[in-house]
Amino acid sequence: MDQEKPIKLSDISKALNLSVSTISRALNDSYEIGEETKKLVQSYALKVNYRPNLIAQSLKEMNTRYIAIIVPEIANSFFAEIVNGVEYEANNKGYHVVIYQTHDSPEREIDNIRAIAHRKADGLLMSPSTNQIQINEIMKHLGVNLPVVYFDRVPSDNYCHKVVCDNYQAAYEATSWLIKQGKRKIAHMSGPSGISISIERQAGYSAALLDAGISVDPGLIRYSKFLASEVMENFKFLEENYQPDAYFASSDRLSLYCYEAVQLLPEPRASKVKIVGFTNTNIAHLLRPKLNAIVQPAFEMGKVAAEMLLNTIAKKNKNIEYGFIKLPAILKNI
Amino acid sequence: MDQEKPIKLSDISKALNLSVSTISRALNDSYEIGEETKKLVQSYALKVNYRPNLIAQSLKEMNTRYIAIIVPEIANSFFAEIVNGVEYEANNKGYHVVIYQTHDSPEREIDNIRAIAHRKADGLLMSPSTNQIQINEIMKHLGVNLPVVYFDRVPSDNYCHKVVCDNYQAAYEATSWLIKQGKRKIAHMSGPSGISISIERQAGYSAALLDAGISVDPGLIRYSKFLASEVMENFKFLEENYQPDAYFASSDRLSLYCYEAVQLLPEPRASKVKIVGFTNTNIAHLLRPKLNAIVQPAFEMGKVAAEMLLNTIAKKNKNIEYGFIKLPAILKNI
DNA sequence: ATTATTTACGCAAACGATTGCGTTTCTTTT
DNA sequence: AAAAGAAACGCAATCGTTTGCGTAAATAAT
Repeated sequence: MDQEKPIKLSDISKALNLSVSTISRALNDSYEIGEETKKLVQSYALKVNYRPNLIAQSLKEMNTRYIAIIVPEIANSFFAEIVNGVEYEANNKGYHVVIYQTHDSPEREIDNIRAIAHRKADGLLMSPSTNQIQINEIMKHLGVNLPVVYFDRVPSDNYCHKVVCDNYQAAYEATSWLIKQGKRKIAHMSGPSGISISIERQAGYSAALLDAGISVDPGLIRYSKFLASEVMENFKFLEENYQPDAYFASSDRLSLYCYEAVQLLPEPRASKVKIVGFTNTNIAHLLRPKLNAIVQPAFEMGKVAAEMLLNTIAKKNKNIEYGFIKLPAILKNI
Repeated sequence: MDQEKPIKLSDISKALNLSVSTISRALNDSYEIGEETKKLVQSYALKVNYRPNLIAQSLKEMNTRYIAIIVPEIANSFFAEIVNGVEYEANNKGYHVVIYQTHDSPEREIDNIRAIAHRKADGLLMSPSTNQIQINEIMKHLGVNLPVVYFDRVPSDNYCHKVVCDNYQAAYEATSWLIKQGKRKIAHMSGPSGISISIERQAGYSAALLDAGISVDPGLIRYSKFLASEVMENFKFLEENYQPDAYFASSDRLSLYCYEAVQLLPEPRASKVKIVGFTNTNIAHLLRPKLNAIVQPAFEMGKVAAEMLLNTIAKKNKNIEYGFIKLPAILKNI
């Protein structure tokens, strides 16, 4: 049906006995071209199904209409939903999304950033793994000079674009709920110390305790990477030394590991221990006992972050005013 | 630290008083360039951190070193693992992976294919949604002229590259296991009729029944799209008309919907009804009661499919011998 | 010593699109 | 009627690389 080789401007040029520049301008609806000529060219282009070569356009305009996003794992519903939000917004504006995974390796993160810059994506969305304070420096050092929007885990300084959910509020609510259930010895399974989400969620947790007249026991707060093994170790430690009557887990994976650990406890303790976590897992509702969890507005976060990025790309370094958007998260499954 | 504008060949050319072509050849280690010149150029390029402009290379060589993959949803562990396998293989060979989602919409599938061709990806991996018999025709009609490898759901003809798991065998084993548990009235929740996975899995199901001396009742076989609503309807129908003592669900999502439906049954029936499905969900082990399921070698499938695709890309239309790879799947959680 | 061959490099044309500027023709102004 | 302006189009450079071909100098062959 269609031609073997894609049609280019010069093909149309020859067929219509017009110069290549006229064809180009006619298709771009330039004022320099007469109306009849435009009609002629445009209808012919339509007839032969002309599509501009995007690579050539990229070379000329020095952009790719690709935006990149770096996530730990797409097999994580939270990040998958973020990606969906990004995709939704980007596709609406003619951009495509390239997903990069770090699998929680900082080396891969660096490699990805480097590759993204090399491939000349027009912008980058990321949730930096560690060293968040230095991430901006790292980017500079890598010679990365693209618009960046951070989401979820974000740097602490204000010279960058950020999209997060209200971690403090969510953690406060979750902890308060546990307290309302009569729990007082509430352990906190936190992510790595030093990253934004850990800090904010811990602050919400502590505030809820204090507001309820419960003192914060630092021994009940345990940090771990997003690894089952580390969570299990911390869990074991807490069970042996504290026997908490509830757990508040600070992220999607931590919640599931923690949930699993609780299920493995002997009865009657297993059913006594309450647990609240974060999760966007789409089959969370199938779990028995229920996993009470904070659900983040992941799709919305991705959408908003993409909007922010595309706006920044559009104004091309002019008017660099950094944005910071915080979305509410809700406690579900209760 | 690094320069504002990226270094290009002409910059090196000026700095070293050599022609651009010499620089290019020296960096590409051409035999036409003297050893000392090569050393000079290469060390200088290293010093100024030269990186070739990939867009320019793309334009010249008419390739992008991007491969595309179309999946229904990345928020589905099965597809996420496939993507991981693809990514692993592709990155090892200098390719990047662009993921496109259809969200089960055939229109989006077409749009994606068109966009991928337009963006000039070097190859495409896909699991066509419907109309598999015509998918090759559709691709031709769209003027798509890229190497394609199909996985999971595949066209029936042999003039294409295909990677699947042994659906027949897996379904046979799953059904046999149910029979071994004493079940005889086994319903089959199938995907849409007409697509390869439905056909093969149903064949395995039927064969297992017949081999056990159980006749196949067509009324026990229900087809549905991958929608909770359709599965629920079929489930209701079966419960009202047949009261099966077991369910065999034919895909990841169907399994979870079916599992959910069974859990909603009143006792004691809920605990009587056995269910076997397909799933690659990473938290399947948290479900109580257990979800007995076939786990597909998704990562491996993706890896193999990517290998196949990259090989095809490498030999550029020469030697088109189509491959068909079938990997074993295993029954887990029993 | 003359011719043939190799070595090592430069020139310029691609790849496909965009765009500043020049040129022609036609219309308008004074 | 002469000058000025506008309208409609073409030429050629450009984006950054790659590569066929030409050419000078150096080496080898006769």
